[in-house]
Amino acid sequence: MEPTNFIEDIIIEDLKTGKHKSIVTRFPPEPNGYLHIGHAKSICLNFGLAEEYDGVCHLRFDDTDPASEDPEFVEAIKRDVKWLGFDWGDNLFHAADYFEALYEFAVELIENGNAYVDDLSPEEIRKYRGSWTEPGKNSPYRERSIEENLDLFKRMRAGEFPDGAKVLRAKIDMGSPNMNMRDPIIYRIKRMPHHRTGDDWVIYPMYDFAHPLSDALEHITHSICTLEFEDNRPLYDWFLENTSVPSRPRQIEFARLNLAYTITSKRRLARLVELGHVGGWDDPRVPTIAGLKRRGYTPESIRDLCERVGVAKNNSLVDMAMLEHCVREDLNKRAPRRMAVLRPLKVVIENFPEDKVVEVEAINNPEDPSMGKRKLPLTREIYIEQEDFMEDPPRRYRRLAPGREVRLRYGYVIKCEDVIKNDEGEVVELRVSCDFDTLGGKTPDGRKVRGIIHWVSAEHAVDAEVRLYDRLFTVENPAEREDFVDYVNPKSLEILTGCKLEPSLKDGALGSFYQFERQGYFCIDTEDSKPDSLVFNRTVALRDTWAKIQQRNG
RNA sequence: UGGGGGAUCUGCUAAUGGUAGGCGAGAUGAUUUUGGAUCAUCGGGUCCAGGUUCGAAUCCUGGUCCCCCAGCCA
Repeated sequence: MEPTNFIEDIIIEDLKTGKHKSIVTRFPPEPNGYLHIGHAKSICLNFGLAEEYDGVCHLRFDDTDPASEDPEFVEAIKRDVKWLGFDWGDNLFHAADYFEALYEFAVELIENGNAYVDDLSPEEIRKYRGSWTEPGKNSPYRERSIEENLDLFKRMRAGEFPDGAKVLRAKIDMGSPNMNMRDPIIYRIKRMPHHRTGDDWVIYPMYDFAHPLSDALEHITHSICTLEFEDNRPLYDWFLENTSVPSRPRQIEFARLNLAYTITSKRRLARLVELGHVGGWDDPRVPTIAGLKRRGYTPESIRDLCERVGVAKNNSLVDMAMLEHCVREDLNKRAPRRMAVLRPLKVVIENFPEDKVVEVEAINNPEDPSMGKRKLPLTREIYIEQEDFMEDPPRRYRRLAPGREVRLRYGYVIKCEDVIKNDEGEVVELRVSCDFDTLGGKTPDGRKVRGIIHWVSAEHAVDAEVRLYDRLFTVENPAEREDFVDYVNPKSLEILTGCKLEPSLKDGALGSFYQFERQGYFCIDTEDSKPDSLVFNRTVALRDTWAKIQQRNG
């Protein structure tokens, strides 16, 4: 049996003792930005738990602050959750849909003497709050009568006071060692149209108040959030205890996902986008779900990652290698293999007749015979990868060098006879000879040819732009730096033009993924690729043990 | 400084008083028409100090280190 995490243990126990007959979880994003890989963990957790334990998971937009929210984001979020493979069915909600009910709960709090209208300014409120070492002071308005509070709150709603003039606060304990309990603000006046309720409201509830009550209204059983809300839990419970809610959800906190060399914070991501360090929320370098999707990551690989990293309460920084392993494993099974030369070097096979075209047979995916085979045209002039030739090769180099042999993948063995250079001394062309007895992997005389390189027929090649990506930041944990934007990797994007692809790649659909043999996994860019100007993104390079050996030696 | 959390291989995570295990990364070898994939093998850990116990990663005591909280953000 799969090991369970501590949240599952709680659920199993609650189901066993009959505390709950079935579970209801929720994923509650604020529509103020795009979802990222950290949210993916939460989505997988909440929806995954619902699937596993035969419950349901709601998608609820936590839209209590019109200042930062935008309907563009709600659509993007819905798209991303769906893309990840989850379905909320009819359970799509907005905290804004509960504004009237929430208002009533606030009135109830006032009626029970548990909330009051405060006239203190924001600065005064901050001062009165005290500090970690000093208790706060009661507001002079704390002891207003219930009637006065009711009247004032009603007039706050009616728009009689300017923004910021008054707030509604819970009356708890200004001396509490937990800052959250020092009479937290539960309503503020903000004249700002809301993306769902328009101009209906000039007062908006705060998260701490709206969240537990929304959970209760939806009969959420397990309200799962991240660690930084641990201190808010007593307040979460306080609101449930002091209002007549229809159910009693339980808040459980887990550690958010952090990935090395990137950021998983909506606010910071938003800044990168605003500052123009990346092309947008779906820039393939950015760990948003939209970015990962555009980069070529599959939903399966992201879900796999979330499963592998597990759920616990330790702050952790997950190695990018884990994510990369997940995509490679998925794409290895599913991606059709193709030939693509990224940095072309022209090669003329001197004993190959001018007009001859040999159609060689190539396997589409050695991991999956059902994907079939295809024909590749081989002609006198071909392109190979520049790095597959070295004039003065190091030890153990298995590719082409003057006088050396190499096999063309699925083709013949060729031998480098001559090297042609330009005036700068750069190698611009190779003249080679071909051994026509070596098709099909054979060498009739039994000689060993270790190197195998990929190639594309010059005459048949399709040109393309290929975008290579590197880590977005130069430091492992940019979020902990004073200003993370100082560490954006200037080399995070490398654009290659004039890449030579095998002809079958011309008709690929947007978003389709391939393995370029010996290179990595690539997908057709959904935004910029056009039939006559193809653009590919490199999702992830293949593991490269040769590069590793070289790095070790040099 | 008050409060709330957390510490297990190099990274992530199991073991719920009874053999410290898995995955990733790394190394080595086999195999291979991708220096890919696959397979096999190896190395490597309980924050520290005491205590309870036949037995402690787990329970107790005392330390150390790390994270979070003083928005009319969520």
